[in-house]
Amino acid sequence: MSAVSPSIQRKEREFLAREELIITHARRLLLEKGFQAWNMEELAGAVQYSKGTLYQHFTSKEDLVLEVATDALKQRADLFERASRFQGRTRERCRAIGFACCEFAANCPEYFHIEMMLKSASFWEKASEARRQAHAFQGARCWRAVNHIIVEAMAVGDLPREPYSAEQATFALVSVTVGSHLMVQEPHLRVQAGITDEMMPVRVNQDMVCDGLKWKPFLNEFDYAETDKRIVKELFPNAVNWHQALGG
Amino acid sequence: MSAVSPSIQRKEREFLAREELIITHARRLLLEKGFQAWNMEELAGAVQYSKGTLYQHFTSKEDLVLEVATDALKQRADLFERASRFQGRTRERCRAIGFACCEFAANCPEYFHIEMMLKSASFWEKASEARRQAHAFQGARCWRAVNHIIVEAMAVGDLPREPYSAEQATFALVSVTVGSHLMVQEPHLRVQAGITDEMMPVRVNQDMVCDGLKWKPFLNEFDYAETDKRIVKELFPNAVNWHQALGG
DNA sequence: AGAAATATTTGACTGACGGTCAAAATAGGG
DNA sequence: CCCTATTTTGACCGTCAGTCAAATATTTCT
Repeated sequence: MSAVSPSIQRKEREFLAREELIITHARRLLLEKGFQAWNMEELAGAVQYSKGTLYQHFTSKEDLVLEVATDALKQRADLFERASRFQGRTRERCRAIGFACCEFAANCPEYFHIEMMLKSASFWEKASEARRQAHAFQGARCWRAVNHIIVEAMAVGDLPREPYSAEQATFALVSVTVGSHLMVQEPHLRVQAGITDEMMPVRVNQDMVCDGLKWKPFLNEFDYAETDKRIVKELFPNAVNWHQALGG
Repeated sequence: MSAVSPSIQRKEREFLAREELIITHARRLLLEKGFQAWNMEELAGAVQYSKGTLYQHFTSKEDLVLEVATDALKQRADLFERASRFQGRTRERCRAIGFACCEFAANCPEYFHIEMMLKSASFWEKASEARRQAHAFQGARCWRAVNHIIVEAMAVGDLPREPYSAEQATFALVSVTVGSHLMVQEPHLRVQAGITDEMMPVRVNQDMVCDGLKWKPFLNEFDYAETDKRIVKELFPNAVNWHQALGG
């Protein structure tokens, strides 16, 4: 192994630092303006580099936005994995993931909007292969965190193996979560459903699915309020947005 | 009241016919290519009119696509309302809506993709006020169809009023349905969850939520297979895509 | 029927933007 | 300090949504 010249190392560092800078500003623009209402020239101005330099880091505007999405998804996966190690019965740990999910949504408000764009094929096509794979990888981590708890719940007998398979159960939880996050963003529906807190419905709907799966202990036979307090205290001591959730 | 000149009437007819033609071709292009991979010139060529003429009908490309989405949403609302008149217990009628939802997804495969675009603010902004309202109206019809059944279920005692309000219950059903439709489209997740039939998971997840809501009769205490046969026979006699759903 | 008035259609044009690349600027090595 | 390699730049290109003045068609009037 030959030593790498220090100037090469420095360049590498600078390159990575610049990439971070670009991503940070892109995230801000996405949050403030969505996808259309800014262009690469504007971003170049914000980071004090020229357009051409941006394209040394990202193959397209879409590639850059996918990177922002994947960064957020990684945070989500990190939170999920931390939550899945919560001490308690399997359904309590599932609940911890529910909180993690809401914590994430509060931290990364831009995420769900971007994820919507990713559903369109043309977006995906314009991104680089490396970034596509990175995104799939972080998505798989999230899936696995939920799936592991469900498999364990079945193993210890908290969750019946019939009539739903572990995969069906995981799919249901993921679906209701994503669907709830989406619907809660819809101003129309918020009015119709009388929603004020954005996070409550997500966890409420997860509860319904868990009860529907016959995941023990059921909502009405266990003091989940106590669990919730523990989750917040142990997993999210610094978060400030759980007052309503805990009825406090 | 003065009589309207026949030539005016004819013009009106021709105008509407042309609008239909444009919408039909736009729908085809959306289905074949998504949103980006075609332009207004191409559409103009397809309908044998010039670009300028298209803009007499629609204020923007987005406005046109919103019209396509709303047409589909109207079909959805029609199916929902028809399904909600199914004869049976409240939960059976809810189930009929589940089938209507899948029938719709089969008929309008382009719909969910377009609906994703509608989540981005810039899209809404470019559409005309009239079409925005039309979309909201059809959306409200769908919501109401579900909500009415739930309100009635609570009135007749099939569905407890506690701990979930009628609005919460409606919101949960809508969320799980949309979420499931979305997730089922994700190739990754289809593999991970081992999904072959695209419609089954949607209805399965609705079942979980209904059970979670304690909507009687529960899945395991009633012969819903019989209900399903009746739903298909009475509501969708011409549909061909229910073999798997009925285990036949 | 023919001319004038009115309505409709058209497609060249504009502006905006994503992406490219040859030239300019900078850094590195001797 | 100069020569070479690397990096940065921004003018330029192609594309496309949307506009509008001119061309064309239709209706009305005499």
